[in-house]
Amino acid sequence: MEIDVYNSFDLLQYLKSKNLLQNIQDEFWWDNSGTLEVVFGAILVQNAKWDQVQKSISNLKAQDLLNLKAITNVDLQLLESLILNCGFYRQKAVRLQLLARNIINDFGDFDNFKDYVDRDWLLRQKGIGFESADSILNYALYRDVFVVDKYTQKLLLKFGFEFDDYHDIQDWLVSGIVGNYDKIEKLYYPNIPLSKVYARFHGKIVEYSKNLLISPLK
DNA sequence: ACCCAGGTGTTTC
DNA sequence: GAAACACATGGG
Repeated sequence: MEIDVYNSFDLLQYLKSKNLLQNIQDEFWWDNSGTLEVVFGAILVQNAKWDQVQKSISNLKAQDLLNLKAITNVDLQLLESLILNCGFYRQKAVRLQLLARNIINDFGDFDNFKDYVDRDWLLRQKGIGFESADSILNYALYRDVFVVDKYTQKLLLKFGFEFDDYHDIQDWLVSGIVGNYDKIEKLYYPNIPLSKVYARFHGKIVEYSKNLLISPLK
């Protein structure tokens, strides 16, 4: 590695120097951030590639299924066929429908869901673990939550760090950001919301790791 | 033909 | 508890 990394702020500066995210459309990095698409995408992308998710999302859009009620009512076989290319399509189809139904039952609509859902509610849903829950919280709801994924674990291993679990990594990432928030405001621009720093930082980690071709975790 | 991808849930020691 | 396994398609 070209630099020493002692905390997550060092890592952010290093990734910043790489000029990543130049051709990314969404300012928060995840396509159509702040919308229901992120919620569905968080399930579809599990162990799949993003270009496949984009195809499935566009399939759903073409059938006018990018809303909670439509997903709940659609024929399961049809839903499966529209997301087939993402893999694990049977369980993902069931989980999408279940999630949509639970959002309607517990929150009424997506706007209310955005305002009132919490992490524990998300983690109770079938098919939503730590990363999907945090992705939804950050990229769909703009909450101050740092997403941790396998790329992050791999990258930190490369820098010689070892962590016990997901939340250890998350705490490390967050503490380096919060402790240097004033510098980060200068690095990016004034008054950048914390949620966006987290979002872009996570995006940089993914985009950088994709290009590195780091060998997978066993 | 093999390996991996913006994980999660269940089973088994 | 952690390790191992199942889920599955598509692109390199």
